[in-house]
Amino acid sequence: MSSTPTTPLVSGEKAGRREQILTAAAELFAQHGFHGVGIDDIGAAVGISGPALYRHFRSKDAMLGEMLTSISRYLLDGGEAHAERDGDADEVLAALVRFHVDFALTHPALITVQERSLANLADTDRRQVRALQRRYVEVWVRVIRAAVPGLDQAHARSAAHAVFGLINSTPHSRHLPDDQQAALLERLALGALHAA
Amino acid sequence: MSSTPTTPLVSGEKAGRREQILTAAAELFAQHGFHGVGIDDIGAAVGISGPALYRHFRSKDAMLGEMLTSISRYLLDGGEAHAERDGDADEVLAALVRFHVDFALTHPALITVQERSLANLADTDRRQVRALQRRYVEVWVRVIRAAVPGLDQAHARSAAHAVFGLINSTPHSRHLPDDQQAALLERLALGALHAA
DNA sequence: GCCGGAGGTTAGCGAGCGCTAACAAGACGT
DNA sequence: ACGTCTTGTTAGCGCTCGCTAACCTCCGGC
Repeated sequence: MSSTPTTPLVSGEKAGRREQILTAAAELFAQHGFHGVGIDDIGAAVGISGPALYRHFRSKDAMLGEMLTSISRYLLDGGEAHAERDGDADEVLAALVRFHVDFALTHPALITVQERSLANLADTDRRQVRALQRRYVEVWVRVIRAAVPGLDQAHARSAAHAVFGLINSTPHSRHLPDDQQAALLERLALGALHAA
Repeated sequence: MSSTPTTPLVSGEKAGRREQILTAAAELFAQHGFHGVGIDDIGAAVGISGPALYRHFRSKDAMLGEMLTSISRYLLDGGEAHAERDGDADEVLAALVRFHVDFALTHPALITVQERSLANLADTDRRQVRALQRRYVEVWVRVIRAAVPGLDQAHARSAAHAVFGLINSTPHSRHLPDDQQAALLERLALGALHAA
C-alpha cells in the first residue's frame, strides 16, 4: 500500500534487475555468509561484473538491508492476515503454522540469511528488522495463547521462538519431498505447541 | 582417551590459555560471525594483543576448526552414552532431549557458532565435523524410532533436525529463567516427537 | 539526427585483515 | 651465572575487498 505496489517477495521469473540481484545475493549469503561473499561474486551470479551493482544499490549493506526488511515485512503482513481471520483458535494456529512452513520451504535461502546475518546489518536497518520481527512474534503469541490455555506471555514467547527454530531448521535437512516435509513440520509444530 | 585426557569441554574457570581463547572467540564469533571478528579482537578479549594468538593456534581457521570439532565430539559422545543406557524407550528419548537442552542452555554461543559458520571451516575440518554430526543424528534417529512407532528413517531424520532447530533456538530467546526454559523446551520437543 | 539517461565496462584507491619477523622479558633447570 | 623455552610485544608485508572514477554504448523522444 505504501511504497512498492504489490510486494510479491521477489519470486524469480519476470523480476526486474534489483529483484534478480537480491535473490542471487540471498543464495550466496546463505551459503557463505555476508562477509564471505564479494561484490564481484554477486555480480557474476547475475551475469554482470562487479561494480555494475552500484547502478542498482547504494552499497552492499543496502542489499542486505532491503533483503531482510522485505522478508520481515512479508512475514508480518501474512501473519497478521491469518491472525485476523476469525474462526476456531486451533484452526487459526494451524493456518499460521502452515503459512510459516510454506515460506520456509519456498525460500530456504532467505530463512538462512535472516537467521545468520542480522548482526551484519547497519544500525538503522537492524532496528527496523528487529521491530518487525517483534511484532511478528507478538502475532504468534496472541494466536498461541488463544489456542493453548494456561500459557503466560513469557512462556508463549519462548514457545513461538522454539517453533520458529523448528520450522526454520528445514534448510538443513531436505531429504523428504516437499509435501511430506511440510506435513511433518506442521504435525511437529502443532504437537509441540499443544504440549506446552 | 586418545589425545586430551578428560575433555570437559572448556568450562571457563581454571582453563589453560588455549581454552580461554576458544571461549572468548566463540562468544565473538557468535555475535559478529567468523569474518566479522578480527585477530586483534580475539586477542583483546583475553587481554593479550593480536598476533600473540599464534603462540597457541596455527591460524584463525584452526581456532574455528578446533572449536567445532570439540563441540561435535562432545555431543556425539554424550548422545551415545545416553542412547546405550537401556531402559524404557520413552525415558531414553527424554534423557537425550534433556542432554541436548542442557548443552544448548549452558553453551549458547557454541550453538550459534556451530549453526552459523560451518561454511567458514577449512575443507578437512568441515568434513570431520559433518561426519560427527551425521553420527549424532543417527543416534537420535535410532532413539526416536524406538520410542515413536511407525516412522521411517527419512521422517525420523527430518524430525531429529527439526528438534535440533527447536532446542537450538534458545540463544535467540532468553526471557525465561533457565530451569523454566529447560522444562518448556523439553515439553515442546517431546510433544513434537510424539506427534510425529 | 542529435542528445541525454540508463546500465554496463575496466582501472585503481584506500582501508582492513591475516599472518610473519624480529625482538624482549621472566621462569627455570643445571 | 647462564642459556633456553615460553609467551608476550610492535612493525609491517601482501592481499583482498568495498567502492569510486572515467569512459563506452545502446535507445527512445523531440
